[in-house]
Amino acid sequence: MADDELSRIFAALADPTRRDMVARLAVGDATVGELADPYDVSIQAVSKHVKVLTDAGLVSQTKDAQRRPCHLEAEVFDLMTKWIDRYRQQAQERYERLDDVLADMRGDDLTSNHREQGAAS
Amino acid sequence: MADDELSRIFAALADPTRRDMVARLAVGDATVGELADPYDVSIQAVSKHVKVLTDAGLVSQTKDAQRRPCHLEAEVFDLMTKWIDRYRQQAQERYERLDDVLADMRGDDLTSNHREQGAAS
DNA sequence: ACGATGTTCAACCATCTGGTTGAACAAGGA
DNA sequence: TCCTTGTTCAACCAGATGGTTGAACATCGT
Repeated sequence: MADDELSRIFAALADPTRRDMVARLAVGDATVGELADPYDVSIQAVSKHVKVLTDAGLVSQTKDAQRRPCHLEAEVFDLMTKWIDRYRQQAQERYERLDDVLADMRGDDLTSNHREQGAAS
Repeated sequence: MADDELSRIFAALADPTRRDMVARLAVGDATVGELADPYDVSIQAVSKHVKVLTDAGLVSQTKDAQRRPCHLEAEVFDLMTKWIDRYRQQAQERYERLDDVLADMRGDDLTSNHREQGAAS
């Protein structure tokens, strides 16, 4: 995987177990052991997942005796959201421009339904 | 990688080359060859990247003679955005509740700066 | 001081990924 | 019809990933 921040964030969330852990942490902080509880993988595996999340900046860990409570750093989501919105909006605008062009080309008689080709959502 | 849709989308965008290609496609549709142009990897490698993007539903391909123009399916971004926003908001709300609790505990004399522990952003 | 608890480190393994090259295939142009 | 163009398929390779187990480490409780 590439080592830039955005790549680390996307990669971290590309795993359902880790997304699950993020969902769990959105409810409240939790220790590694608590996070591990619902899953039948080893604690070490969960510890690795936490490491991936912290390396991506999505989670921070503090010290509480032997425990290492995990805290969700929701601000990092913004980086992703900004990236996504930028290109979505860009595509959207291009789309509307295309609509205009098509409308101009044929005199506004259709309700711009030029999206009937492949694998749409 | 897990094979659910969200995982495929996140994984697809975890690669900077593919994010780049999405950025390119936000400007306008492009053939595989056109997409490949800026990079010094083989056409086949780019073709694979396109496959990853289409498998994730982010891109659709149509036929134009030998060409396979790629089109950005911006709507799929919504799935991601919804997921992100849900947990960000959840974390945010928990946060505000915590602020309230702390404020109650000590009589509203502080401007709720209880986030001074670990690896903050 | 000592055992129990919570977490991480290290080594290992199977599988996935992103790249390569060479071949196949489909459609246009001479 | 034959060559060229655009793309994909297949096999292969190096490196990353997610899992395992066993050991190490730090801190609490007795």
